[in-house]
Amino acid sequence: MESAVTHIAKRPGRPLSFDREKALHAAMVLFWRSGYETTSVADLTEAMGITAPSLYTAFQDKETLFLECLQRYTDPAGYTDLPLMPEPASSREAAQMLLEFSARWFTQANAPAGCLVASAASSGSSSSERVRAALKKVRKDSQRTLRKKVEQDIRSGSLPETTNARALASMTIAVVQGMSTLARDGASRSSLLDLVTVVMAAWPRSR
Amino acid sequence: MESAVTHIAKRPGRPLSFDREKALHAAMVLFWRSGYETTSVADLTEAMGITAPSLYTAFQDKETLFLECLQRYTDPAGYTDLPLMPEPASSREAAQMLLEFSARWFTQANAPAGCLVASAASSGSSSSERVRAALKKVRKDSQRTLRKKVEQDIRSGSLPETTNARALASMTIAVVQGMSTLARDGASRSSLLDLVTVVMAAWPRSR
DNA sequence: CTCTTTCCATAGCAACCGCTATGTAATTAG
DNA sequence: CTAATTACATAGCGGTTGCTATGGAAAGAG
Repeated sequence: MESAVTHIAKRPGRPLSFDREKALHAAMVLFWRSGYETTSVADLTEAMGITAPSLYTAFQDKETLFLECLQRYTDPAGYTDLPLMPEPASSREAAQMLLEFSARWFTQANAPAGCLVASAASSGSSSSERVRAALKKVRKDSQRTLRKKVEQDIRSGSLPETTNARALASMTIAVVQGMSTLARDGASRSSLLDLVTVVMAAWPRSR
Repeated sequence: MESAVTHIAKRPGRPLSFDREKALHAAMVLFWRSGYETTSVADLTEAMGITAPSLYTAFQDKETLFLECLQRYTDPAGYTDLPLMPEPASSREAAQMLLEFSARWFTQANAPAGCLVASAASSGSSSSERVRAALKKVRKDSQRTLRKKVEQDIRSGSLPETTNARALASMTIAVVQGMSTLARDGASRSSLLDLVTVVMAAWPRSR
């Protein structure tokens, strides 16, 4: 029996005539720059280099396409040159890493300024409710993750009992969201990194 | 000669059959909640209780209407119950006042959650470029005002020479913008005020 | 009153919205 | 090969977009 190493179960029928990953990436970049409702399917098909029926065949519809773009956005390991965040030793370190990574992420050379999660649907009509809920979930999850890390440090005694974990986490996420706006307004990477230095003074040091 | 105290120079022709201020306020609230591009003229006319030709007669077009709504939004003295910000003694106090006012402003009972300036056009198509520029200007102006206050405190010696005025101001504005997102995501007034308490630790105390 | 000015109501413009029906091309299964 | 399956290209669907032409109504000026 011959082993087919790279065998991808071929379905019957005509295969896609374009690179699905590349098209998805192009769509993500467009949503990132111009938002969800404010990007039309015509804009998408042009950027992706395909026609409307191809888009609907490969990605179902505009909403589903966006949700897949969001998934790609939140897992950049496959397409970014930026060094990703290593495992942090403390919640304070986690916050600093998140803030510094965000400062760099929002000011990349070959990507729109700012954050897709922050800017793609900060408001909108009822037709984008599902999309806004998905973005909200991403924000809430990152906030909860950070809060849990703080609570862990409190339990282990490296942060004082009086620490307000919830406020510390939400403050940090607020800064991340706010940095996206600053980046969109043209802030440089170094100015955002300076901002991070300043805000880290609000984080208590481990004991 | 009899004095006409409340005489508003009446132009010839049929007067407006609706309250222009009330209609403007309704439009502002709608833009506040649903964004600029993502609110249609049909949505506006319904909320304002007028027809499309009346809207265009009284407010020129959608873009001009939004810009007038923005003007109203940034000068809430005429329509809010919230206590406005008094003259601050120091830049630190100014930042704290701005942050606490924002926390309350973004969580009002009879208004959409969050900030119109932050959320109405965080991204969009080329058709909203002017609007986005106007919103950006509001953000930049508030940032510059705060930075100048910090620089004044540095010159007067109440803040150390090493203070990074630019980073301190941009950090504070970032928190304001970020709090808007948190409020839109359902954050309570008290949680935002806790956040403010935490972030003020990043502000150096006056000497 | 008449004349002029302005607003309102109806109706509808061209352009674009997200999406799809139809017919044909390209591929696999047998 | 034929049959089955899927994608592509063209064309266009019904609905909505921002906006306005048209004609009549309501006001001030004389």
